[in-house]
Amino acid sequence: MEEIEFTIGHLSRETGCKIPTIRYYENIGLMPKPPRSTGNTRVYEHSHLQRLDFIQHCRELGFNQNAIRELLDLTDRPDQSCAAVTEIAQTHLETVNQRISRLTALKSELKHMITACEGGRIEQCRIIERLADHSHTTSRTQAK
Amino acid sequence: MEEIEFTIGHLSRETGCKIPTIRYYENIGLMPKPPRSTGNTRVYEHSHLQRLDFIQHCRELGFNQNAIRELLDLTDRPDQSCAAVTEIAQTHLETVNQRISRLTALKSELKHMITACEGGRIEQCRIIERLADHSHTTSRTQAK
DNA sequence: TCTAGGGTCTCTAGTTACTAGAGATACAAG
DNA sequence: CTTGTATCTCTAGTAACTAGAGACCCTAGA
Repeated sequence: MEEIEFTIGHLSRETGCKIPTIRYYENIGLMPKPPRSTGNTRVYEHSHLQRLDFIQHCRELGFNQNAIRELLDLTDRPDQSCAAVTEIAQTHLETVNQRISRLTALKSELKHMITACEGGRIEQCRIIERLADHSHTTSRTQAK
Repeated sequence: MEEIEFTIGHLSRETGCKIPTIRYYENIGLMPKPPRSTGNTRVYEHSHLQRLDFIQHCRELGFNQNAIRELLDLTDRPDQSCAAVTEIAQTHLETVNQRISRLTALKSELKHMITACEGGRIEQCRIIERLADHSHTTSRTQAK
């Protein structure tokens, strides 16, 4: 049913990640150096696909390479201490929470605009005023 | 109580955005060219601070300059047609929803790790396996 | 067996989005 | 008038890709 080994082109098509980018991730150590075929081509398997997918999602979500490296390390090194894991995970959890609340505010504002527009009302858009303020970062999210 | 006009240094401290970056945003048109003082320094006011804050949040959330430009245009041009606004807002709303669901999955996984660690259990971390899979995205990912 | 096509390889250089530094100017305090 | 701080413009460097050149490998068809 499934191929258990595949080429870089296949990996690229599956993930939507461009081939040079995959090789770039390998160079900077985000992706492991995969085994090579007799013809020297990279040979990947399912775990590579999962890892690349994870990296891509993280990039889209605005995490930089260091952050991604830390997140990957959480899985790569089960031998590291629980204290270290907790601390790193806690830090990232806070970042993630902040991003969720900002995105939620942005979402409600976009929905508001769509609704207002569909209702045919010409309304001044207040997206910046509502979302840019520092006070929105932690808790407050005003919808509507 | 509040200064109504301030310098680029003040703006930088308020937002945490570096001075050269502010000037860079001005060059590429994300920030407007502010009026100048007699000594040729840039003079900002509250709306600039809000706009810069918004831009920064968007960058952190992984939006690129074009996306930010579109979001800003939603507020800058109240004269544009409702259809255009709806379409742009709708597109970004879908992106935002996708990001929220990914971040939510990441969040629950981080929380799980923290809890497991605090409980002292040595547990294999499955963050990638649980989050990287295609099935976690609501609709199919659009690679850019 | 030759060869055309496609996919891969490495390496280099370009793009986007900043970021840091050099050198000059403005201005308030001592 | 000098010292210090902040600003100015301009250029060059960094991070994270991305595209292109030229060579190698491998399968299929003549």
